[in-house]
Amino acid sequence: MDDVALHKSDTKSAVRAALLAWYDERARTLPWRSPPGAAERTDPYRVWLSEVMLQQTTVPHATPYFQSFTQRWPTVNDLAAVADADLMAAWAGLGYYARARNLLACARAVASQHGGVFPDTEAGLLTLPGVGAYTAAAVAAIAFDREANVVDGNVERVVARLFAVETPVPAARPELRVLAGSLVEAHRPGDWAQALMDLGATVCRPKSPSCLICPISAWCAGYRTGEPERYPVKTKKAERPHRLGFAYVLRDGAGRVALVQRPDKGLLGGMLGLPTSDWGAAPSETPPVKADWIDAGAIEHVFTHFSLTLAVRVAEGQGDFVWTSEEAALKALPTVFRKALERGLASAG
DNA sequence: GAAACGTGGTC
DNA sequence: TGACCAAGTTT
Repeated sequence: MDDVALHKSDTKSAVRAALLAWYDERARTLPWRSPPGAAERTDPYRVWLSEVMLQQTTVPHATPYFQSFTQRWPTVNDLAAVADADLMAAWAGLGYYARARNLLACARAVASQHGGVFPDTEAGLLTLPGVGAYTAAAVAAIAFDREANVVDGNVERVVARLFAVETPVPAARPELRVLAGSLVEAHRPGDWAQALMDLGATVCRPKSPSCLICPISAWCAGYRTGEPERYPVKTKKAERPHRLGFAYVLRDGAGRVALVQRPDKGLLGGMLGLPTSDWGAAPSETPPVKADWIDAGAIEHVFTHFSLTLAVRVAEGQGDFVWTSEEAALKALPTVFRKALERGLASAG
């Protein structure tokens, strides 16, 4: 790796000073963030909640959820008291629903085992459900000013470019972590972590990075290669398979629709859903009740590891289901089923 | 280490 | 328009 320059401690200091100065001026204003250098530490509950919501999720997508959650549940104790179904409904549309189940488990653990106070060390945070290496480090640094090595996708990209790391990810992860750690110091650790992430999000972007306005391009080995966007080098991803399935919109004639509670484990775990067939190459029709099922067309949806065509069938009938008003269902369902329900309702008129 | 796990925006 | 991508964690 081409990191000779940064082995000098005065160079490391220069890079740190340049990026922190940039952050002092250019930090994004975000609902869960205190201004750079603020005397008041941000509420660990808000830091934790934002970090969980932001896992593999964009700021614009997570923001309204953060606003809604903190308004409805201002403290971790409030969140710990929420019924499972209410929490899952509030999370509907955000994706990666295991996060919501772990969020509740974590809130309850903090409330019951830690007196409503978040652990203030990385190791303590790491014991909590849904809190992995990144989130533990981020909360420790941002909420508790701990000297933690906060490594997310942004940091990996910035560091891969700064040091022109040729090893492809994901194999390069340990190496990138060590390099990121080489820049961490006890001075302003929370601001340092956020400065690195802001740089990655706004300047050192995955595509067309803005090297001309980058505060640390002078020390960037990737910039010197002339094609910084080549980093981090990646291995090819496997193709995404396609699956087919049927979804059934059963209505009771009084504005309610039949939903089912999905098992806690697996895809869309713990969420409400429409009754469906199996999903695969050639699924067979398996309607939940005998009825006069009408073809309502199909919807397309893309998951992380497969894409799906869901043929929608509509009928009127009865049965043992979670009967829910159409309005409430549209708000509580994960997106794939919301799309299928909308299709069914539009077709049925 | 690899695979499972959502969604919406971008180019 | 399809592939890529976003503040990862769990199994």
